[in-house]
Amino acid sequence: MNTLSYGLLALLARNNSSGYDLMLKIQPFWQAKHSQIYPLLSRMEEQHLLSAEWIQQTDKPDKKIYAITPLGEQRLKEWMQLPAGEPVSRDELVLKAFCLWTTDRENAISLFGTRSIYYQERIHYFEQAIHKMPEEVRQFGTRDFGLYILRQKGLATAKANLEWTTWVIDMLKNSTTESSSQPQHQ
Amino acid sequence: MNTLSYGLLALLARNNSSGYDLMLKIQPFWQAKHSQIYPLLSRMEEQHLLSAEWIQQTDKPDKKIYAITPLGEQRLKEWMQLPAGEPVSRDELVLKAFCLWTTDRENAISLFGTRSIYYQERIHYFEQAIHKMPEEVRQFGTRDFGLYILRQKGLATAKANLEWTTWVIDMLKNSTTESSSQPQHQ
DNA sequence: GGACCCATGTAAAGGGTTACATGATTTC
DNA sequence: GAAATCATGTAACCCTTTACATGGGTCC
Repeated sequence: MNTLSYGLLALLARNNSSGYDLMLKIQPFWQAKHSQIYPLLSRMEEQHLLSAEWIQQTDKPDKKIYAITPLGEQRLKEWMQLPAGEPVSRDELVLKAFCLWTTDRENAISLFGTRSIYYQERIHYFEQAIHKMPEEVRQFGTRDFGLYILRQKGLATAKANLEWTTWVIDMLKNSTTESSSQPQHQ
Repeated sequence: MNTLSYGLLALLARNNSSGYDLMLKIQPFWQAKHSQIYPLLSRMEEQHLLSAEWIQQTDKPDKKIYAITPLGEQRLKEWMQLPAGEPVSRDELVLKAFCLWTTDRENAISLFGTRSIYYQERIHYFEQAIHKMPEEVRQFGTRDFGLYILRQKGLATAKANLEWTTWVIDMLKNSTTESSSQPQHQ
């Protein structure tokens, strides 16, 4: 049982879903391809953590709907008592920054400009997603409270990072003149 | 040539280092174990991207100091022209949040409390690291400008996330009373 | 005496991505 | 006519972690 398995269990504890659905739901928070999710779900079914049912569809391909079993719920509860591991982040731009001094200003601006657009899109996505949630989920105990705080986390992180890219681009643009600047946090 | 290889090249373009040093330097920005770094460096040496020299030491074990070759510098420049891939983050706490409603308030507070300490430690680390840097590095073109902006990124992200954990814990503590709250960003 | 730091490496196992494979319906 | 969406799966490869392996010096 790896971490992704528990994530799938956690999503299935909220709603029965197909593998395809799970892939889409988990995307904004944990990158995983369908080729990783489908075999995992099969194995979890074999281990009786999940039950499955094929649903016939006429206009779309048939789909396999998974549901969490009592055993699955038990394992999930045990996992929830364990402290969470430290977050891992891998960002190519971070490694490129290590040798930013070897490249020209134009290229540097282009690298951070592209990333800036990425953060703007993420902000837009999370703002929309939060906007569509009903008021009730803002209270602990509701089924979607977790999703609500995760979207707030995604939004806050994207905003902080967008501010950072803006600050960097500003420094890069002013790098020939004698101006100096400090990051404008808060 | 994978992304980590370029990261090692980028660090070596700044300073000749041993594998052990590289492991420590890259840690705060890209998690990689020595068992991954040592074989990578060997392969890069075979491909003539790096040159190496053994340094005898009396009180400590001998070490192998790597330096980037002209071919390595060329590859690094080519890579710098390519746009950076999207960042990937994997955080177990995020998956636990999906099923926060299945656990009790105490356990939820403990999960976010532990994470809160993690962010506080990161803030402290980055603040110290930035404090120790000379003023000159705050200008594009200096060799350590990249490291400076990365530390500012790490600091900004950790601060935003600490604020988020504080906000969540506050909501969790007030979850039995009728109070409601909104995230206090900015 | 035990734990930690320095320093390098290999081997095995597990996690994750890319590519292969199929096929109907809808949208531009 | 091409691309995207829905929907599932397998195989090969690469990336990453964990464990094995060694050994002196320092700190408590």
